[in-house]
Amino acid sequence: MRHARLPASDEIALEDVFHALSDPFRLEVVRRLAVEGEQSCQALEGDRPKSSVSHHFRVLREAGLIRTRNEGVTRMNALRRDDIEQRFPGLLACVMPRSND
Amino acid sequence: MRHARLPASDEIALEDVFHALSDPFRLEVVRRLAVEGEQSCQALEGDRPKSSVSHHFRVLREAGLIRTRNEGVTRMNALRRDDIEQRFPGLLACVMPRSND
DNA sequence: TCGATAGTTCGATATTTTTCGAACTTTGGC
DNA sequence: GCCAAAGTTCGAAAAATATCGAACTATCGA
Repeated sequence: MRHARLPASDEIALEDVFHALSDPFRLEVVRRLAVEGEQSCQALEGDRPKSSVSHHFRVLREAGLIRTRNEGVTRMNALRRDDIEQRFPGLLACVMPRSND
Repeated sequence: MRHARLPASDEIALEDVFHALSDPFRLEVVRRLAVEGEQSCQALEGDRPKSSVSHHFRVLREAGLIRTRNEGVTRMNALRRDDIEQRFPGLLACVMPRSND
């Protein structure tokens, strides 16, 4: 299985990150990965079809926000916390929900 | 002239902000307003037609990122720095360009 | 009042994203 | 080897955005 390209930390583009996070489903995925840690796609899919979920994970992956590894038959997605923090310090903190949201 | 609605500080939505900033032209406008302060639309238009520039300023305005006031025949656009900082602390700092961009 | 300047709005087209089903791939278990 | 589970890829259709010219609006100055 060919893997989607994953930008290196210093190749992560701010425009791509912003675009990835401008979708409510993807923003929520990032928040949950931040809070709950690594998750399978399935664990985060709402009621949407797998092809749609897969699409959104791909956008996050290509933007450089998440990394995916195989774990048996499932794929575990993790936030690239350190890479993002290094490239854009403070960005992840902005993404986390606060009281009045 | 009817004015586009401008969200109150606590109505600014993160998704909208991210969408607004996911476009290279708009991101650059925000950066320049941050560095150079209030500017007319004209001062920031590249070589694009006015209708396109106006569209992008509107997206920024409706996302809550800028405020526009009339100054004679021109319209001056200012970053809503304090409002954004209050709503999403640290976000503007992420937007500012750094060495390896 | 007449221009000229600086934007805005409208409408049509083009481009980009999103959505979703169907077919396909990979891995693990029997 | 075969089947099921978990995703991915493909393709087509729908929805959202962007682009640009033309017409319109508001304000200033002569």
